[in-house]
Amino acid sequence: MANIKDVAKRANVSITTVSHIINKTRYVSDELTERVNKAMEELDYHPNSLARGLRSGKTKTIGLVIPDISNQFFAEISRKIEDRGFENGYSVILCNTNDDPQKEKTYIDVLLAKKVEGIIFISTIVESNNLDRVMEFNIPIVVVDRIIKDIKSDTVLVDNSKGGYAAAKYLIELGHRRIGCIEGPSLITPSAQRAEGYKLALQEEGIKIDPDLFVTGDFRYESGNKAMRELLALPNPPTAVFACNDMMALGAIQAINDNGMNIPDDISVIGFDNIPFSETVYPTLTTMAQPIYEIANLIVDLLINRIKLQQQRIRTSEQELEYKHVVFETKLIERDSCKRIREN
Amino acid sequence: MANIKDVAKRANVSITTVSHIINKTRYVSDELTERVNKAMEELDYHPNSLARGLRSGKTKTIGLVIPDISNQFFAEISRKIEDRGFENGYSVILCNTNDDPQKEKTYIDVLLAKKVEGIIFISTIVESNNLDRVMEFNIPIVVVDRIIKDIKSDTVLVDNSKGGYAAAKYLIELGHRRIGCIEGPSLITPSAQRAEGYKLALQEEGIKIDPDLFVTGDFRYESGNKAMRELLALPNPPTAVFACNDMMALGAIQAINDNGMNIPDDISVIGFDNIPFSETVYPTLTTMAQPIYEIANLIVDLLINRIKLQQQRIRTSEQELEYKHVVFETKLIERDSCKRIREN
DNA sequence: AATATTTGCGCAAACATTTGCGCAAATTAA
DNA sequence: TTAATTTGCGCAAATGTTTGCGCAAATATT
Repeated sequence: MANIKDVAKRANVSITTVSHIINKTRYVSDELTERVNKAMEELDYHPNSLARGLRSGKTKTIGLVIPDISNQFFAEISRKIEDRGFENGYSVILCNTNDDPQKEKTYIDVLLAKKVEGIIFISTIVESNNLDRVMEFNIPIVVVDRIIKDIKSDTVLVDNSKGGYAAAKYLIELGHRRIGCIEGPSLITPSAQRAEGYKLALQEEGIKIDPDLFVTGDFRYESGNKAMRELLALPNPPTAVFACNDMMALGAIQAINDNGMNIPDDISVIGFDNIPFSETVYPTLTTMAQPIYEIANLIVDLLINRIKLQQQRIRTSEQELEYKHVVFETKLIERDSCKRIREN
Repeated sequence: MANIKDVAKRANVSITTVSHIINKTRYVSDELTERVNKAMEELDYHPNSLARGLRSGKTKTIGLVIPDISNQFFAEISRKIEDRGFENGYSVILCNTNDDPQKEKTYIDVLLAKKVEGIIFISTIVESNNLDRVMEFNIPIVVVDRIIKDIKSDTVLVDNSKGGYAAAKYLIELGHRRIGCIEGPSLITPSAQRAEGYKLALQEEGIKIDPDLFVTGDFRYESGNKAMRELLALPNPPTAVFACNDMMALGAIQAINDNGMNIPDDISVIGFDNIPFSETVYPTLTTMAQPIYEIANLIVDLLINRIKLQQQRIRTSEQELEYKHVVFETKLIERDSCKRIREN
C-alpha cells in the first residue's frame, strides 16, 4: 500500500510538500500540486489515519455511549448523531453499555485509548468516576439526560420532571385517580425524575400515593409487559398507567390487549419519548414527546464546537468556554390510548 | 498523559520489557513484572491504540456498513454484532449508508484509512467496485444478503427466494388469488429475490401476474404505508399483501387500519424479517422469520476467524482458506394478520 | 573444566504522518 | 546596485508503539 513517501518520490517533491498539499496547510505552486495530485491518483494513495492521528492528535472519531441501540429511541437518536457527525467528517464508535457499569468502564478505556476527540454519553448509569477519568484527559464530553454536579461538560436535558408532571396531570384531568407507574431502573436517572413529576401532580390533587402502583422495569419492551401484568394482577388495579418510556408502554399495551381488556375503554396508557412506533401500535400511544432530532443535532453541534475550541487552544472569551446546559421541553401528543374514565 | 517511556523510566526497565509485559509476548521475571505493573498503575498508563495500530497493523476495530440503524431489523442485528465484537475485544464503527452509493464509498474510504481489521456489509446497494477496493487492500469482509460474483469473501445469506415463495404459497393456500407485493428499492437485492419467489409461487398456481399489484418502497415504514394506500386505491384491490420486509408491512397495516378496513377480515398481510415489533402491532404480524441472532453471531465469527487467519499469514490447509457461503432458511411465523379469504 | 544451551532482557529500526525551523531564489524597496 | 522582504519548498524531529536481533549471565551438557 502506497504511503506518502512513495507519492513524494513519484512526484519528485519532498514529503513535506505532499503533506501540505493534502492538508492545504501552506501554499504550493500549481505545478507541484498537479504533479502530486497525479501521483496520488496513480498510486491510489490514501493517508493513513493512524499515523495522522498519532502525530496530530486529531482522529476525526467520536464515541457514542448509549444503553441499547435496539431501543428505538436510541436508534433514532444514534442515526441522527451519525448523520450529523458524518456531515462534519466524524465517524462514530458505537458503544452499547447495556446498563452494565463494567462494560461502560471498559468502553471508556477503549475510547480513550483510541483517542476519540469527544464522547457522547446517553446513559442511564454513567458512573461519575468514569467521567472523571475522561475529564482528566481533557477530552470533550456531552452528557445527555443526566445532571452530574461539578461536571465540566455541556449537558443537554429534557425537563423530565415537568414531563412526568404533565403526563399525570393529563390523566387526572381525564378523571383517573388510580394511576400506575412503570418506572425505569435507576434512582438517579431520567426515569426517576419522570416519576417524581408524576408524584407531584398526584399530590397536588390530593391523591394518595400507593406504593403498590409502582413497578420497576428496565426501559425495555419485555419489562413493560411484565410490569403491566403485575399491575393488572393487583386486587385493585389502576384505571390508567404512566410508563416512563414508550418501549415499556408498548409492552404494557401488549399485556393489556393479551388480557382481553380494551385500551382506552378499560384502561388508559401514556408513554414518554414519542418513538416512531408509538404511532403504529394499536391503539396509537398517547405520549410525552421529546424533540429527538433537535436533541441529536444539538448534541453533535455542542460536541464539535467544544472540540474545535479545545483544539485551537485559543483562550477565547470566557463566555465561549462556559459550559452550556440546554433543557428541552416535552410535549403532550394526544393519540388513542387515553380516555376519560367511565363513571360507574 | 503517560506513555510507555514514562513507565519504563519509573520502573527502571527498558521500553521493550514494558511492551512485552503488556502484550504477554515473552517471559519477564516476576520482579520486573511487578515493578512495571506498579508503575503503570501509578501513572494511570494506558497504551495508545493509534501507535499500536500503526506499528502492529492491528486496530481491534471493525466497520459495520448498514443501510439504516433506525430500521429495527438492522438495529437488532447491529446490537448483536456489537455484543459479539465486544466479547472478542473489537469496537465497531457505525456506518449508515442510507442507500446512498456516494456515502457508502466515502465510508469505505474512511474505514480503509482508519485501518479497520475487517468490514461487515449489510447493504442493499454495495457498489461492487467499492468492494474491489477493499479486497485489493486485502482486508477481510463479510457480505450479508448479497451474492456478488467472483467475490473473495465469506457470505451469509438468507434464502430470500424460498422465503418469498413460502409467503406467497401460504396466502394462496388461504384462498387468496389477488395478492399485492410491496417491494424494496433495488433490483439486485434481497427484496428482488423475495419478490421472485412470490412470483414463482403464483405462476405455479397458474395465477396471472398483474403489474398493478407491485409497488416499490424503500424498506421504511412510511413507504410501506404509502404503497399500501396505492394498492387500496386500485379499482380492484388485492385481498392479501406480501411486504418484502416487516417495516413496510407495519406501514401497510397502519394504512389499512386508517382506511377503516379490518385485518385480517378484509385483507391479509404478511411480512418478512420477524422484527420484535411484528409481535406488537395490532393485529400481530404473520411473517417470514430470519434467525437474526444466529446470523449476527455467525457474521462476527466468520469475520474474526478470517482476520485471524490473515494475520497469522500461515497458509493453513486450503480448506480453511476457502470462502464460506452460509445460507439460512426462513420460517413462517403465523400470527393474526392473515386469514382464509371470505368466500363471497 | 570447557562448551553448549537456555534464560532474561535491551538496542534501535520501523510504522506513516505533521510541523517548526530555516534556506535559497525571486521579487520589491531604497 | 544593494538591502529587505516575500515566495516556495525541504530537513529532520516528534508522535508512541512493536519486534527482530543480539548480548550477557546462568544453567546444563559432555
